[in-house]
Amino acid sequence: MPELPEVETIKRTLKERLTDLTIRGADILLPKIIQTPSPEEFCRLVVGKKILDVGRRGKYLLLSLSRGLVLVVHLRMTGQLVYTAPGAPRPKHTHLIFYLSNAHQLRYTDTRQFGRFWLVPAEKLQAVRGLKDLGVEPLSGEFTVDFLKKELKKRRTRLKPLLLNQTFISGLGNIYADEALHRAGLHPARQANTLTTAEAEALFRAIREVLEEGIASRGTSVRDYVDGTGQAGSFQEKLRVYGKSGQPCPRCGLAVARLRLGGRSTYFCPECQK
DNA sequence: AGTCAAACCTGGGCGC
DNA sequence: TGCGCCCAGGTTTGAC
Repeated sequence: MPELPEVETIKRTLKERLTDLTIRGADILLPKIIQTPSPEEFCRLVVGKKILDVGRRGKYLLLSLSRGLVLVVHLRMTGQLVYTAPGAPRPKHTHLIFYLSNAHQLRYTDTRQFGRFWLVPAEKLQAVRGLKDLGVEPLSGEFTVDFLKKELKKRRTRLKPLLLNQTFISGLGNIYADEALHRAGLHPARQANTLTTAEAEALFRAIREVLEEGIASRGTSVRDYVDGTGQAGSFQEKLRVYGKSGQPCPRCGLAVARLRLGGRSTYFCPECQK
């Protein structure tokens, strides 16, 4: 479900509401979503802790708790983390409920049950699989045209799978990768080390642009995504190619095509993307 | 290094 | 209505 703009929107909505609240209790309805420690230990450790901050790294949410603990959440495809008033009906597929000091709840709902939770001391964050090896944050100052040019030159893989590789750039997923490649005018199967300087610059701008616009629209709700208050985003209205095979490319009018690359559906315009 | 398929799950959409 | 198939904002693992 969520890529960088969605997780960022969730982070912002939750940070505003959860900061300074204390977790009074936790109900684990589906134990397998707790990656570490054991479900019993997880409950024991989390109860009584205050939420000091809510952050994001790539597609991971990081809730900083008192006593130096960090609650790490990855929503994978259909996970939703929603701040809810008490008494609100409990949706199907609710797997975890935190009871908060203001009587509200933080509920985790996940149809496909792929999402995972970790509760670790801040100094052991590297123990969270995937987190330690994350690549550069594309909206940070570390992500520069020079960095992108240099990295592209080193790699022989195709652009689409490369953009999905979280150890390269963290936060892009299937939607924003396709949208960035369309804006850059680059074919998703282009070999990374064949890009010209101008093409690398176009890709850099396109990645930045599409993520920033995604955040400004509060994410893409093509399916299940909602923010930390249960609200949908609106970037689905601005998509140019994702999920649009057969429909006219907004730039040239020719039909958008679909391709399978790296095991993922890939949408692109055969006319505009070379 | 890169590519691919399968695995983890439930549910929606479509053709018949 | 129902069955069977394909599809889905992600990641990991194991094989070639």
